[in-house]
Amino acid sequence: MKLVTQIRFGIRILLDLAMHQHDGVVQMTDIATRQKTSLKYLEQLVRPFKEAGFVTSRRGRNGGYCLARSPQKITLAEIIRVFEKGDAPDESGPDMKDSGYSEYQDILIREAWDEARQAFYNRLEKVSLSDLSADTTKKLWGNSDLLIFI
Amino acid sequence: MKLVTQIRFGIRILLDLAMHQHDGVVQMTDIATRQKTSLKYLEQLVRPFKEAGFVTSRRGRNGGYCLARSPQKITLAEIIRVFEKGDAPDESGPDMKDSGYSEYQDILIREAWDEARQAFYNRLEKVSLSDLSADTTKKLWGNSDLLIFI
DNA sequence: TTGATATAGATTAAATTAATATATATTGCA
DNA sequence: TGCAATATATATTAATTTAATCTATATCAA
Repeated sequence: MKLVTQIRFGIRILLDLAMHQHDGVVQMTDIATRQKTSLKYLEQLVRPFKEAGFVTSRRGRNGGYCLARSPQKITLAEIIRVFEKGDAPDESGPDMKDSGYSEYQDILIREAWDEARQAFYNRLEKVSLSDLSADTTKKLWGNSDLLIFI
Repeated sequence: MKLVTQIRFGIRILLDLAMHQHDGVVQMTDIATRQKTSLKYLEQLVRPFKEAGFVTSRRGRNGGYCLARSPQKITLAEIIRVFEKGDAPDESGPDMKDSGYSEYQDILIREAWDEARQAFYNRLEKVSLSDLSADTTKKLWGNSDLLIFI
């Protein structure tokens, strides 16, 4: 239930890509500079996004990353799920073979927990990358309906 | 987002107390035996419940713990909140003094996160200790409407 | 061919969680 | 009265997870 920096910076990377789409590919060096953090750390965070198909990349000179889908179609729920490990609902819980009531109660507890987590993700499903970046431009440039990107 | 054993055993303790209310106070030794775990670990987990007013205790010979409220009135949401540290919504986030857009986006991210967490807890608010223990007795003794506790 | 970039994996450091240990304070009971 | 059973408090160790860095390699464009 903690918003760890892994997730925070993961979202930051995708937001940065979203806000620089018009530049074509974006180099991690630039993102690291803008976000004032280590290149190596970001590289390690962007890899799962690559594997999950959120971003595409080009190697070599003038290489870089860009979003594989439009920012409207990428939700916070999907992003955060990328970093979830070892707590999937299907995770093999206690075995009911030699179970006492404690083991059965663990199952009830997990059921409740999984439903609550579902509610958590349902809420995040409603927020897309473009929601966040739109709010940000509004904050940066004022509430103008006419925004021209140079 | 992970169901850690701290929380799992925390709930187990309260459930154990709920299911042995008719015995008066319950000793942690007995719970440790029933739950097949270390007394010392459980003692450490029950303390926050004491501080939060979920249980009362009696020292000395024939001492022990018992629930301070009826199991219908204790929800999973409250229980789990007891173990939440360092991630309160009011936690002092990034300071907007010298902020660039990244810091502003962090705030947006946190807002979304906090709303999702709220949804999480709202769901757990609906499950009480007695819900869990009722389901357990049903499992143990069959779906009988007449249950006589000896 | 060279420099800029992504990719991969290993490594170290810090923080959190899990579990145990030691010592003390209370209380009931024989 | 004093002993044994219990809770309380704090400290310690071990395991796991998260954060961040380092080193080496593959690929591409100029």
